[in-house]
Amino acid sequence: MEKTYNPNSFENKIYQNWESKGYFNPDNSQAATDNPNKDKPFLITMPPPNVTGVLHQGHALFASIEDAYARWKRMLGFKVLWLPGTDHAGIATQLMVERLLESEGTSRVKVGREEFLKRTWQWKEEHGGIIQKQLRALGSSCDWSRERFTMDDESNIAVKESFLRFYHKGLIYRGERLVNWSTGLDTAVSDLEVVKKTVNSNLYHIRYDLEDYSGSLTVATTRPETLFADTAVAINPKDDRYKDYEGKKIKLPLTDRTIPIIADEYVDTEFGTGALKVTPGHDHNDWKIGQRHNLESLSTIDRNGLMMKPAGEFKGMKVKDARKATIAKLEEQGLLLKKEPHTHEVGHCDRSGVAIEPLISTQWFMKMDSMAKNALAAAKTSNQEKRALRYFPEFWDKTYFEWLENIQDWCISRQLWWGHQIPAWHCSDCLQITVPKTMSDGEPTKCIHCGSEKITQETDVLDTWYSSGLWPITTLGWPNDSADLNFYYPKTKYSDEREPKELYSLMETGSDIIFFWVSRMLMMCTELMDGRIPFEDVYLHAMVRDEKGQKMSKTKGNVVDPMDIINEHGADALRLTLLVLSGGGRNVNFNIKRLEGYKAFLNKLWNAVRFTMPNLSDSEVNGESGGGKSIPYKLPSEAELRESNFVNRWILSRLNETIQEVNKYFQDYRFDMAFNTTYQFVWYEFCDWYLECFKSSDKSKTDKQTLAFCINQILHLLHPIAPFITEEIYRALPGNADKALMMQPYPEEYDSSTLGNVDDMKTFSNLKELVEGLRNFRTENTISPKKEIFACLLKRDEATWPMIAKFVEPLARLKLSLNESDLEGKSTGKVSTANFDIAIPLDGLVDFEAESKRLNTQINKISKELEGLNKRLSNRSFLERANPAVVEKTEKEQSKLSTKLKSLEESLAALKA
RNA sequence: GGGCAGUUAGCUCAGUCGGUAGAGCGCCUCCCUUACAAGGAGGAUGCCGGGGGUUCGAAUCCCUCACUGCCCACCA
Repeated sequence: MEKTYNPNSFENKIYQNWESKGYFNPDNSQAATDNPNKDKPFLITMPPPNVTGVLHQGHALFASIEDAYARWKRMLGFKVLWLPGTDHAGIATQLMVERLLESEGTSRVKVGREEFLKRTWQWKEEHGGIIQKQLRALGSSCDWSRERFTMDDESNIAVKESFLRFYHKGLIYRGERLVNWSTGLDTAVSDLEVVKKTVNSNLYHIRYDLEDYSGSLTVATTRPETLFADTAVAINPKDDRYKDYEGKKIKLPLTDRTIPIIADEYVDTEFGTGALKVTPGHDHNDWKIGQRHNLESLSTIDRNGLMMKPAGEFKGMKVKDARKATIAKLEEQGLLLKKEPHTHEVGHCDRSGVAIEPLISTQWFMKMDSMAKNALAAAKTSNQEKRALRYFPEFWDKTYFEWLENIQDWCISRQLWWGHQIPAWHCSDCLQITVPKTMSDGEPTKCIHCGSEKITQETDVLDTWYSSGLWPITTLGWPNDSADLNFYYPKTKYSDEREPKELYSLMETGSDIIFFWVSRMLMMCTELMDGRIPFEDVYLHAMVRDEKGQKMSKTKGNVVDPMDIINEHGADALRLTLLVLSGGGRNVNFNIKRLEGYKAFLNKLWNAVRFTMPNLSDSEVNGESGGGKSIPYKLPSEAELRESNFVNRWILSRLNETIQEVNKYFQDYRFDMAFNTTYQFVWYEFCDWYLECFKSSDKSKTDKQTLAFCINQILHLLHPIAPFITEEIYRALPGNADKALMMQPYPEEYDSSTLGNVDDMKTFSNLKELVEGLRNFRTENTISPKKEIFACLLKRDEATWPMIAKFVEPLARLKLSLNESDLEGKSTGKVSTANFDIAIPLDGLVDFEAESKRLNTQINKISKELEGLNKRLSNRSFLERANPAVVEKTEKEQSKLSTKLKSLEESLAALKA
């Protein structure tokens, strides 16, 4: 082994080996026949990154989490299918190719649909594949042999088939509705793709005169230019001011139309003037009012954002200009009564940034209510403990419920070219639509209504999220009755009860796409799979931000490229950091300092093994002499352990506790805790104490076997979160050259009946306390660490001393070579614990002042603690009401501290004398 | 307007049956002791956001306020 940990020298090599051996493919599972989990499925469908994307910290985070979990489950014996793939990312990809064409001096429209698609595929071939390489660099153990793309042939089949089924079930329909139109993208978008932005605008008060000029109403609006499509003015029925207006006709300014005055509860009497112009053709609320009152819907803005015929002389103007012109005209006619600054939220296109123009358009929609009901039921059962679908962190289910309970139909058609073209055919003879019952015989050639052959396929494509919504089933081969679908797709129905631990599938993704993706998968897949939900646990991680909690963005210049980190520090350090910081689903404020700390830990581990190595080559440990089969790295027998020293029993029982905790934390998706627990154990117990003790041990067979067992178990424990270094070290261990750690069973709690009994634990803490006291004495008196101290043991616990004696001297660098008589007439310092007193002659070692200061500091500290304990123990209520175990613990602590205090005070007195 | 998170050491964050607060980095002192200076030994640092309540005891449970971040939303 090299002297220092150098991840670059082996990470690639290790990954290539794993992949070439086929370890990622669950068909090659190596679980032992007696493993209780053998042949049980476990499915993680990877959230598909954009096919032409490059790895960012968000990807690195999901890959770290999913890989850690997949590796843990795999080592537990499950057949783990972690299925990778990429997404065609409709709008995003189309925009990139459009930009490319623009740079060539042409455009999408100029080259035409066919050529455009050709160029897009070409773009995909050229720019795809990068992210797969990067996911490999992170150590992702996903099954590349099953990799998929949302627009590959199988996905095409699945998307079409699902569309036909949804359509014929009445879950997909076509209709004229008010939709969110993005003039920036020239397509309709769904509600989720509209983001609200705060806009400083004006509220215009406009006078509308009654038809008979017997009075007028003043409406307040931010969009005067839409008045050309007004079809009513609404007032609140409870508004006394306008009681007499309801049912009357009112003149629409700048036009020759008259429109009715209606009463609707929606109108807020407090806002504006309490009179609302109703434009069902260009406003979502007005659309709803229109539905309630059977109002006509007019359009005055077209798909290019230009004014239409109803706008009269403003026809052809851009909306923005038309607004100015309308205001000017109103002002001219004396109808503009007031203009006041107004700040409000306006919907903008998430992708292109332009203001969304609500307008009436014929689109395809998916009916959501019935599917939402089932998706809701999956997470909301009468017995919440056994709900089929669980969110982690749990608070996400509230968000999920909230959305599903208020769900609107989903506009799934897009006027784009890059995507899945909708499998519906328009007949130019009878104008009806043909959606075939099946497409197994190919595309339809005749209209099913009139038989005409003049049919053409719908040009709209489906929202990218439509194919994403089917991803868990398309990747398994649906609609075919494939082996993977049968084996890996969860059996749990939305209406089932499930034991939380009976888990065979996980969805892990960013919390920002809980609606876009998670909810839709649940609805669509559950519908198509006879009520079986696509995954049972959903773990949602937060966004990766910089160390100040700011979003990473190029303009801020705070972007951290995970590939840079991997190149400089290795994938394991990055994984550890992301896993720890994302613990419990919290925000991930990436901090390079944390990463450096965790990398230091990996170096520590590396060196611990380097030290261990020579002690593992002993044939007594790794093989019986005489050529018998060796059983390395196994737990020493009960008898062997009982005969050996307490340090072995102590470390083994601490290891056992660590194993239990780590498994529990994995189960709860607490990767941070799983790692921290191991970190603390490895560094502060295994390295700092166990290895130091080992150096002074007899290095007996049992001693060495204990060491070997611990090292081996530690590597196993850490493998899911730091796969590269653990695999590299594992293979370097004697006898492991052609083994693979990733395919070994995960550590499980072992029978500890003869291990860490209470006495061993106590003996160890005695040792630790004494050594620490002596080290403290040395430092406080500024005695060089090099200088050996000669001392005398005054008081000792007879039962414990023989066990710890040989460790105390080397660990504290002192010699207990003096007798009590040697101390006579000399000033001595004293190190005391509850069970031991050690006297150290001070001549030539320390100045008395320093020693008296040290003693005083300790006395003060202990007195203070003792004071607190005394106070509690003299409180009758505490004694009466507190848990007896707590009282007992407090009493013990009190007596321990008293003894120590007394001893320190004696020392101080002796020093003064 | 509604909801969800968060507020703990100088910085980034743990703290899952309430028992008197921890880690990493940074800081101070000493040490290149043959696994590790990416290390070792020792040390300093906290009105656990404010206020109120429950309790023998609260960072932890309840109420309330403040601030930060995010999500949803139909006041034109």
